[in-house]
Amino acid sequence: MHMSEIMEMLIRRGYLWQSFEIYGGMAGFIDYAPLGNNLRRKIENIWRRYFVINERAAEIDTPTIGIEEVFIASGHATSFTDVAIECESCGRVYRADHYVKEKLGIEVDETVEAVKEVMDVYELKCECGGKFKDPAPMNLMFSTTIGPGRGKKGYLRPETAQGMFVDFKRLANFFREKLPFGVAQIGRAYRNEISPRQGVIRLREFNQAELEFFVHPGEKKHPNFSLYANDVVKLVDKFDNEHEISLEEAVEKGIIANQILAYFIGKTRRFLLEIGIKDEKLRFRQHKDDERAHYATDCWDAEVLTSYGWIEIVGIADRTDYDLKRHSKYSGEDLSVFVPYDEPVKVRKRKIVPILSKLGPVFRQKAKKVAEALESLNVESEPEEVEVEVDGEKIKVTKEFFEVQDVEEEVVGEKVIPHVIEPSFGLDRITYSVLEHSFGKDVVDGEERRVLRLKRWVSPIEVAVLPLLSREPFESKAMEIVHTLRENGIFTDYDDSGSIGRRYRRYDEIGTPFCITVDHQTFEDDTVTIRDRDTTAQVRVEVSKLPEILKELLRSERDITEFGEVFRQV
RNA sequence: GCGCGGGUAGUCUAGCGGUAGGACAACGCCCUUCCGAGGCGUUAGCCCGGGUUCGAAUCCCGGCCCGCGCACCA
Repeated sequence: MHMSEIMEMLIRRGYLWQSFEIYGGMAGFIDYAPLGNNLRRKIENIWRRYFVINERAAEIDTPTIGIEEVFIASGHATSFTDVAIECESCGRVYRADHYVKEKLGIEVDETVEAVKEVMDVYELKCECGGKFKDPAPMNLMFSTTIGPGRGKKGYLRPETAQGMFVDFKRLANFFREKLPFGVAQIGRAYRNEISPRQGVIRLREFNQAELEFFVHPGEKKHPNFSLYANDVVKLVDKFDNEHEISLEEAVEKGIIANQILAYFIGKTRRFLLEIGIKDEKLRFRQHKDDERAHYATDCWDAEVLTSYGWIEIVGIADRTDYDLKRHSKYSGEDLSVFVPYDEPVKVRKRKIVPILSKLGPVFRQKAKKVAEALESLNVESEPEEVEVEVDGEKIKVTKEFFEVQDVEEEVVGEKVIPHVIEPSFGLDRITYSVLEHSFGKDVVDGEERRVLRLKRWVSPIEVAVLPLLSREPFESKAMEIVHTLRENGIFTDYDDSGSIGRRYRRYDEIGTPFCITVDHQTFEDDTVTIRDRDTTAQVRVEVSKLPEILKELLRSERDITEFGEVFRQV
């Protein structure tokens, strides 16, 4: 079995494990081991701070199972189902539409029937010369049954986004019908990948953090854009042109379509840097026209360089009003918000005013509907006769039943279906990338050392307390400090096994930024040493000040030598 | 899904038809005033299922997993 050095360490030290391992495992599923789970939680919390707390946004949690209607409306039931054709002799499987286009130059609908027809007419053969079996659908969504017996068809959600679109009416109301607002969700999503591979890079069950930011279609801006306007980012546009450019300039030059996309690119970059992604291994790449999802008009991926090459870890898409329109159409609900104008607009209108006293006797019970139909007509001149449709019946109405009036109406606003900008984060890939970008080696005292240089604030174990000697009174004193630090909310570990040097290396390898050592001097003046993972330098501080100093160190990148007398400098 | 290569303690590895050996790690005890020290001891393994054989980790078939290539990746 081949395994990269980093994966070997992650498994051995308790970051990630293969799921169902004792039963032989199953590709596409991983377990977050204790350290990996803690790391991902910390990354999620930082994400929350960026994309929920610091936006006009709220986080919700909706079911991971969705009913069929949702995915018919979203388009996943069709566009997530590729029609596949399989060769009888060589066994190769192709996406039917791709293969037909490549071989015959024909655009074929992605339905089994359409593909079958084309295959029959052109007697389509496999590259190997073999015959194809009948085309069959290949759905990337896991399906399930809700309720007993035949039940109701459901799917495991392929993205968390739909739960937020489905709740739009309630959400718009929650935000008092005022744009813009954002809705976030962190949770599991599922795709029945054909061949999941490359460790955590392609999973069948994965973790997403998504923000749906609803904006007025005419105002694709963000009030806080100035925060990131001068940030210089690496961009690869859809023509493969590379730019190293400020976001402001990228918007001005039209490389990024609008300000709000640029805003989220900037924010995403800051977030990724904060959790430990390396700037020089980060770029934003625009989707090519034939690459975008069925719902997006523009999309920029954050990509990071790892041992698997450049991999996508975030997608920032302009989904426009696609989803809300579709759900509106399929559910029959009005999913617009009312946007008042800054000032009411006076509109002169020529309209038909029905004369109910005349309509009533003639049209009887239909009179009311006829009147409503008349009112909704647009007229320019003064017609002798108009035609309206009531319950599918066409009715001619002559001018004795209505008047044409010129009226001036005050319009205070309009109904708008918001557009949505969606930054969507793949947490598993992000967590893995952070680990890979933090993994390093150096030489300490002439020996190679493996060290995980995680940012202090994402490290799963923040502090390790170590008795210099594994005997009393060192052990009791160390345990006492452990309890104090834990009470202060610091993730603290205790270790008295082996020699002190071995323990330092252990904590270096899993990325613990600080080790506290209880030594002989501790019993003379109640001081201990703090050792820094990256420099291996140590400073001596009073035990009573430990919680305060460690909390400051863990939320900043300050040097430990600011906090005490240097005890041992390597 | 197809093809090629692989799967032996936690990790790495030897064995390749005759009852599995080592290194490191882990755990316990001893020793140790600061960067994978030493001594003694302990735990722990042939991916799963079938076949061939007197006998299978070893040969054959199927499955699962891992790596690579093709295909797929809303």
